[in-house]
Amino acid sequence: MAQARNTNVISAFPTRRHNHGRCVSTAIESAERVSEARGARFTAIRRRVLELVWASHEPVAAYELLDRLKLEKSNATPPTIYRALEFLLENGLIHRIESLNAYVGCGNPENEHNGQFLICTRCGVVAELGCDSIDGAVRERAGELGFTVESHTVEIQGICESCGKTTR
Amino acid sequence: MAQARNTNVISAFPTRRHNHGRCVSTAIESAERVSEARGARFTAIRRRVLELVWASHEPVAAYELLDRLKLEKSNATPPTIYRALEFLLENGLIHRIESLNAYVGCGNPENEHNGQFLICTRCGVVAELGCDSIDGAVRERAGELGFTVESHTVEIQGICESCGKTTR
DNA sequence: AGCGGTTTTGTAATATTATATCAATATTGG
DNA sequence: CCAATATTGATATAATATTACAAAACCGCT
Repeated sequence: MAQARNTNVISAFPTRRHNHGRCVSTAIESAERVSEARGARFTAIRRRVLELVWASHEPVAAYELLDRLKLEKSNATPPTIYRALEFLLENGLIHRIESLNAYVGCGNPENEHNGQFLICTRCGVVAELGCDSIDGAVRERAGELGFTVESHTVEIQGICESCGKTTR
Repeated sequence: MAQARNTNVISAFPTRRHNHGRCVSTAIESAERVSEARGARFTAIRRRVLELVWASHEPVAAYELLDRLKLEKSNATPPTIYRALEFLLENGLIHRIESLNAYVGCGNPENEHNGQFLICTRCGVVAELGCDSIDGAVRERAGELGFTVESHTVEIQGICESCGKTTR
C-alpha cells in the first residue's frame, strides 16, 4: 500500500538493474489488448516501432527510430515512422515529449490520460505520473478563469534521485 | 482585490477591444528596464522582434517573425530571428510554447518565472498564469519522488471563456 | 475463392523548424 | 584610439515533419 490513489506513479524512474525485457513485453501485450478492444490493427511496423520506443526509458526522436528501423527494413522512410507514431499516439500507447520533440512509451495505455513527465536533465530518463493533484490544480485554476480544459502538457525538468546522489 | 496572491494571472485573456498598444508599450518599457538592469543590449533588431511577437496575444512561429521582419529588413535570415529569440528568452521577455513551436510575449518579465499557459484551441490566444498552486503541486509530487525541479513546462489546451460562449 | 471497399504501406518530393560556421561590423571599457 | 567583446551578415546545412499519389494488404461479404 505504497501509493495514494491520487498521486500514483504510472512509470517510475527505473533502477539500473530492472528487468527491462519485462517493460517491453508488458507494453506489447497491453498494446495488443488495446488494439483488439478498439478494432485497431497492430501491424508489424507499428509493433516494431513501439518496441524501438521502448528500447529504453529515455525519449527517442523520430529520426533515431527511423535509423534503427532502416537497419532491418531498408525501405523505411519518414512517413513510415510518423505514421506508426501517429497510430501509437492516437491509441495512447506512447506519449510525445513536446520539449524534446521525442517519444516515450506509455506506462498505462489501458487508461486514457494526459500524463505528467519528470525529465532528468542529467541521465535523460523520463518518469510518468498520473497525478490528480497536479491535474486538479490545473483544472481548478483554469475553471476559475472560465477556461474548459481539453488536454494538458506537463513536463518537469530536473534531476532524478539517482543522479542527485552522484557527484556532478 | 480580485486575485489571491497564489493564483495570479500574469497575462489574462484579453478582451476583443482592449488597448493593445498599451500591451506593446508596456512590454517594451519592461524590456528596457530588464536589459538596463542586467547590462544586456536591447538592440534595434531585438526590440523589433519583441514588438513583432507582441503583435497579438497568439503565439508566433519563428518563420512568421522572419517573414514580417524581412518586409522592413530584407537581409534578415533565420539566424537573425533565432538570435533575437534566444536573447529574449534568456532575459525572460518572451516564452516559448513547446506544443506549438511558437513564441509569446511574457506579461511579467521583471520577475523570473516559469509560466503556465492556457491555450485556446479555437481562437489561438494564450493566457499566462503564475500559479503557485500548480507550481506547488508539481514540486510537492516531484519532491516525494526525490526529484529536484529545475524548470517546468505547463501548457493547457482548451476553450477560453469567450470562445465557449459563441456557437461552434 | 473472388469481389469491392477500406486501410495500410511504398515512394518521392517538399515544407517547417533550427543550428553551425566564419567573416564583417559595431560597441564598450580602458 | 585601441583592443577585446558582442552583435550582425551571409551561406550552408541539419533536424523535424507533412503532402500526395500509387501499390499492396486486409476485411467483410457472397
